[in-house]
Amino acid sequence: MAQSNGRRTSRRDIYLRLRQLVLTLELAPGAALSENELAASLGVSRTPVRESLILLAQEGLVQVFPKIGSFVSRVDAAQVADAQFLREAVELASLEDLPERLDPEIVEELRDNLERQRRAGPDREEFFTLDELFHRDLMRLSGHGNSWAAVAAAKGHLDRARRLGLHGHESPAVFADQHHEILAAITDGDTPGARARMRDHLRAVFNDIERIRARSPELFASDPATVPVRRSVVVWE
Amino acid sequence: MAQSNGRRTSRRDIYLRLRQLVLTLELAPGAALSENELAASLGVSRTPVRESLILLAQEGLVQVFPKIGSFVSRVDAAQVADAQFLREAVELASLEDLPERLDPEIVEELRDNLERQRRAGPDREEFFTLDELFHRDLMRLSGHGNSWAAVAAAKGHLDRARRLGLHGHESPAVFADQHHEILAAITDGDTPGARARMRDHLRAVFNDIERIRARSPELFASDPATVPVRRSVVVWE
DNA sequence: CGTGCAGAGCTTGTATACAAGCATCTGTCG
DNA sequence: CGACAGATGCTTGTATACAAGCTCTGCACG
Repeated sequence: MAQSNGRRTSRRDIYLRLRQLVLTLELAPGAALSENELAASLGVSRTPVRESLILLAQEGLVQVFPKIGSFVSRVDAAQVADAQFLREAVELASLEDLPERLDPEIVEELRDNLERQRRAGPDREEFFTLDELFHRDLMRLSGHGNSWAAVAAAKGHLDRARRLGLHGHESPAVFADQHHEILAAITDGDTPGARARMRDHLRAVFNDIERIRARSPELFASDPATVPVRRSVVVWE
Repeated sequence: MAQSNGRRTSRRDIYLRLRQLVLTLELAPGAALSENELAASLGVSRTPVRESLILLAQEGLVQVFPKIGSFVSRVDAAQVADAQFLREAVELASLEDLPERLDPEIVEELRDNLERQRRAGPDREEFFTLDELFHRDLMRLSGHGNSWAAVAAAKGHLDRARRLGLHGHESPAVFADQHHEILAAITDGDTPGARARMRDHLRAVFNDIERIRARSPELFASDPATVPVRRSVVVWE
């Protein structure tokens, strides 16, 4: 998932930082990004900023229009649905490959994680981090931890849509309960039950999105080739 | 899947060209890539070459070691297995979403494709192109054509391993027959049958790889942090 | 003959300069 | 007052210069 090996480079820092800002919606969908502004703001030259934007563009999180400008891509309903399909397919298939004997270390991690999810309280961002780790660790149980990276790379649009959902009234506690039930079914060796609960959970997350879209249409891309507006300035720090 | 919009840029050309060379094994796994050499060879400056390599690195097809060098990544058995799992999960799940009434246009395309697979003869590269299109069109049948891009992005290592396999004695005709059976089951409305044949097909492809690995271990990464050797020069044109 | 050290020649990372093109603003004309 | 045209300032794409660091060669020395 990482693009570089070991060494700390400013490009890597900036890439991760910008990515985080986009995924957490601190950089709003549709916001204009200027390589020059970002470079000045971050105290580096255009080069590492530009290379970071290129990577984000490949992930679909940013759109770069040559000679026009770069923009945080609007949440694309089609891409959200694609990511949902991909995620569901992979996570459900992963459950089929659970070993007879679960790695007790990972199970312990999952239980700790669940406990922290319960205590997370109103901090949505913390819950999201835990949620991400939970699903990744579930895949590690069946030896497919690395495949999570491919899912994670493709689900940027889905994550942003989910954050829009959680900014609303839906409580993380509901999801934490669903997580608990999934893990319980797994440790009981009830694979079909785990599948069913996992599917219900993922679809519950997904079903919120249409509701959000009705409420905040400006954050979604209506047209694939939506017109970018340069002048909307970014104030992100 | 593409990283840029519309406009033709030399980066896009170079990226696609290098990617093709890596996937077709014309650039051998482990080969050293020099930004300067490539730039001179392609008649451009380092910038577009470098940016292309960064993208390929993010896909896992190239490894960039700062201040040391860039190398075509060796085929990683673990990544091949990951891609296989991902692909199987997604393609099988896609079959579950087949509509009652199949799009006749896509079915026609698939039949044409099969016919051309039969006629492909000894040209492995042509067969690979057709194979790729066949699987993508199958996913289009259930409306998940776009998700194919995510799979395609993750299966670079798998594709290279498959090419190593087809360079051996395995005949494309066997795979063409399997493709035919899959499509037949789909058009018969026999989803379970299609699933079974699809799984057998994908695993048949996968099972060749271990055999190849025994025969050509130097193309595979033994250690995750394999030592790169700079001096192995590339002669690719 | 083996070993160690130093320098040269690569490598990629970053900064900067220039090129080409789109969007917007301003001034002018109808 | 409205519409059109040109200049201006912004954008990204590409080329080039410099910086920092690793590898390897060649030579001196034990």
